[in-house]
Amino acid sequence: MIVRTRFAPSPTGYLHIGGVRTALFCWLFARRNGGQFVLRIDDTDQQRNVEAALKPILEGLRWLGIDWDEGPEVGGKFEPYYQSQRADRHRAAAARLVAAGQAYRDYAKTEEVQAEREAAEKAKQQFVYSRRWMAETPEDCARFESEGRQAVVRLKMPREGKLVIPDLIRGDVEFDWAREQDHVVQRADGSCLYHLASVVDDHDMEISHVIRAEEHLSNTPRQIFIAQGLGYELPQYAHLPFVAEPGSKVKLSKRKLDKYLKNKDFAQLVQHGQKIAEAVGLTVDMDTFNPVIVDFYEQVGYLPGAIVNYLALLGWSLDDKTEHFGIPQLVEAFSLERVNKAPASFDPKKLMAFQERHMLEVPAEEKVGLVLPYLEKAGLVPRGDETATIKVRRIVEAAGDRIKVAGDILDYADFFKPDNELSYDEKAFEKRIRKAEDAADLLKKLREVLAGAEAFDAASLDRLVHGFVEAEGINIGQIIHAIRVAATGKAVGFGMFDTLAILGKESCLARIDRALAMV
RNA sequence: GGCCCCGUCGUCUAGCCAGGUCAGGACACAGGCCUUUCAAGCCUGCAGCACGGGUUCAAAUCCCGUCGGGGUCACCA
Repeated sequence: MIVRTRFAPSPTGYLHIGGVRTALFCWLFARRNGGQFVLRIDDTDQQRNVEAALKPILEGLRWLGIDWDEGPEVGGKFEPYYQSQRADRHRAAAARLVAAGQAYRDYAKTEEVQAEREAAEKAKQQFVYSRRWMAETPEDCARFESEGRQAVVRLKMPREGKLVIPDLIRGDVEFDWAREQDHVVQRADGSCLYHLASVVDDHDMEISHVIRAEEHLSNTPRQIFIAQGLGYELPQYAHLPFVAEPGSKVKLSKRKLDKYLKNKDFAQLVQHGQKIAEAVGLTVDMDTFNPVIVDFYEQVGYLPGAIVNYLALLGWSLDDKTEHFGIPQLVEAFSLERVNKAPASFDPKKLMAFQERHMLEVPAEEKVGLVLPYLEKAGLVPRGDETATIKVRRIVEAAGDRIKVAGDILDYADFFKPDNELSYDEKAFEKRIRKAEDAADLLKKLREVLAGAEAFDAASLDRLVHGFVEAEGINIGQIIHAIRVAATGKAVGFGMFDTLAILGKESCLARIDRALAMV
């Protein structure tokens, strides 16, 4: 049997991190087993601008490297891949269900069923639809229609017996048919509901494994009933635990950002992203710029491989030690048997740890490519400027692992600012230059030493400054902090000699002069 | 509330099916080392089998119950 899995998002305009995890597991399973991964769009007739709402979803998946063998933009032998365009097949299936006696035309009004439901609730009894407006013969139909009623199609669900769903992750899950309702599968206007459509499409597209989030487990009995009524062979089911809120077991939701912001780590993740986004002129609309949505990570400069690695480990593990995976290794190692049952909460800190780990493996040259767009968008570097690229390369190398996400390059924005526009951190200036003993005098002397320097590379500067320190009989700490603040305006940064070398003699002197003038 | 799912350090997890080495790893946290700051790195530490009964020589592991958390109960997807 050929393994075929599918991810079926509805075009909401954004890609939810939990959705990605589901897509990833579907994709990994298909890839691992030499099968196919299908992307189907579960849109509805009501939805407008499907194309626009779909775009971020497709882009997000592609960015992460989750490619689909069939679906939007790539086509496939089971076209169309938009549920709304398959309505005819859904209607035909509904009709077959009715013809087979597995479903019936029901002329009840919504309020009438609702009244029955409420009555049962009031009596603290399980609601069972009376089927009072069920029409099983043409005569019934005619009679109800003469009353001006319209029919929906309801499933004629069994009212006794048990159903066992074999779930690849949860084992056998047992349900009582009697707990199920006569669910509506087709509206009076002929349009069909999700559960019917989904079952029909999965069958038509020859989906072998339905891998989806746990919230669908409770819906599975009715889907099985539909599939059996239609004479389909059942797919294998696997219900994934969902991705939960930080520090909780509640399903992660895009809408509860305010709540998550109270979580220290989550807030930090957002702030870090915001700082970068603002510097490059992105609108930080919380509706889209939100760590629950995948776009966030792309915009801030995370590595797709790091996101995938982290997400894969959220609910799946290979063994007791392996955590670092590239995508090919994940494909190689993935199995549904090792998927956890319990929900896993989203941990911003751990995500960042994976990001750092993956960033370590990016060669400097490649990193320059990742980082450059941020400097360009922030207006610090002109597009396609060769000289600037060389400088960026030197900064990237000197900064090393300090650049955790591509946008972190903006921490070094001061390297690109004109010397007279450099702003000084007031606290650092106070502590390291104004208050530090002899700092200003030493700085003045060192300035002259630097001015006379013949070579301005890091190694030469290292020798030069150490020579100066020795001659003055001081500790290097007594001068180096002062130079740092004078040259960069900040108290922290990467290696001092690298910093001076990258800045160049002219800038260094200009900045020191400026600092001295401010004492 | 009914039904279903789940329950190992703060978090992600290994171990459970085939009971038996101080319950292992990672992130985070704390302390230390290194060091011109920061970051990284290295070392050390802190911290968990939800609870209660069984079964057994022996239970995180098997059985029963309790509690807790979550999901789902639409003419939404």
